Amino acid sequence: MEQQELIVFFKALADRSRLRIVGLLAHRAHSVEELATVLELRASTVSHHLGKLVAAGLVQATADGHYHVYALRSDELQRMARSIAEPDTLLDTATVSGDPYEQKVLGAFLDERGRLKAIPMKRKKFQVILRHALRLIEPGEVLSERELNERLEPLTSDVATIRRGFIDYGMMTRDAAGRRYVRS
Amino acid sequence: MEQQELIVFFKALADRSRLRIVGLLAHRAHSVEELATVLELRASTVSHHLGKLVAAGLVQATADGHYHVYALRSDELQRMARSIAEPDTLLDTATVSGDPYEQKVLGAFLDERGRLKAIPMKRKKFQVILRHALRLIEPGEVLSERELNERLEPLTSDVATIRRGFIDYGMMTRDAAGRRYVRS
DNA sequence: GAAATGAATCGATAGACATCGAAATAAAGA
DNA sequence: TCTTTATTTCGATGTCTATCGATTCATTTC
Repeated sequence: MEQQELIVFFKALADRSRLRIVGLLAHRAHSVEELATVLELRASTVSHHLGKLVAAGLVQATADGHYHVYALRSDELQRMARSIAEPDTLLDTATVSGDPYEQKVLGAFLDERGRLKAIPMKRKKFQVILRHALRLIEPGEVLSERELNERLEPLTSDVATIRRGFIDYGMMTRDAAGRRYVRS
Repeated sequence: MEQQELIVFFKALADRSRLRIVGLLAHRAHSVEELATVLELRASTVSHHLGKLVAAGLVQATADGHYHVYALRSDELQRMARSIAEPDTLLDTATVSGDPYEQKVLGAFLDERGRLKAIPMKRKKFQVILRHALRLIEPGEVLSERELNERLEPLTSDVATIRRGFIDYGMMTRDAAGRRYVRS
């Protein structure tokens, strides 16, 4: 599930009027005017809300005569609710690597505060740590050595090893003068 | 105030930054500064977001030495997700509000999660709170003092004042032995 | 105690959004 | 076709809120 989809979903339900609409539609399908009467809102306002609920996939409109009948899509609601409970869904919202091996390595070498407990000896595990550290720097970002050190300090006091690793594995490059670091 | 709790929950997650925070916390607990670095936001902004997530009950803060470590409360998230899928939950969101004065008082003395912020000094307002609290007990229900305390705990830690209020205003009575409470 | 550091609070601001009324669209009946 | 009725779209407006910088608060370290 895409992050944007989740935001649209939550935004759709993060409003008192729309929650009440959903509640009414959970009971039975309604027309715009019916809803406007019960909620004591203008039809234009209700239409606006229904548009958001439709965009979120929570509500379905069928043109019946010259009424538009809006109905709740309970299936979509269930699907969303189940998806939220799923741990993986939330992990993705941070665009955190979901690779199980990487998770395992990070869990082994980071303490509760996210600081490095040790530098892995195995190259493969070291690379996992480097990729983790690299997330502290934006793609294309240019930093002096001191700025880079400051950025890495929250992760470990041994910033030199990380810096060297970035260069060795091509994750960062030094500029011509060798004074500044660029994230590849 | 079930509806209000839902709105706070959805609002809390209806924001890109907060979704990303939740995603990061789903991975592991973070400090404010860590989050600020990764998200490229100011610490004050992150603090603001964390406040909303805490208010929604989704995140928990523990002061660990010099740092404040924020962790995701997956249990609460699961509970909410399950509640959303429940058909009754949505039906309730449509219930029309009661007396406007009572709404006003409740809005003033309950926080976002429906807990008492303070005990009103004015008798009339106190009675509004009592009537609200009384909804936690079924008519005719009989409870021991301990059971009654447990029932009121979600509302406030000062259960004694509420208990006394129930008796004073005849909303509940004690049985002959004075050991059990009966809702009138 | 003083200095340093992480976090919360405050005040300001720009952008988002709920709501309204008016105008436009669509569809039904005269 | 003209009117009526249900809905949508549009423009305006007031409120809410995400974000920032500056300040304040709390805790650790010197």
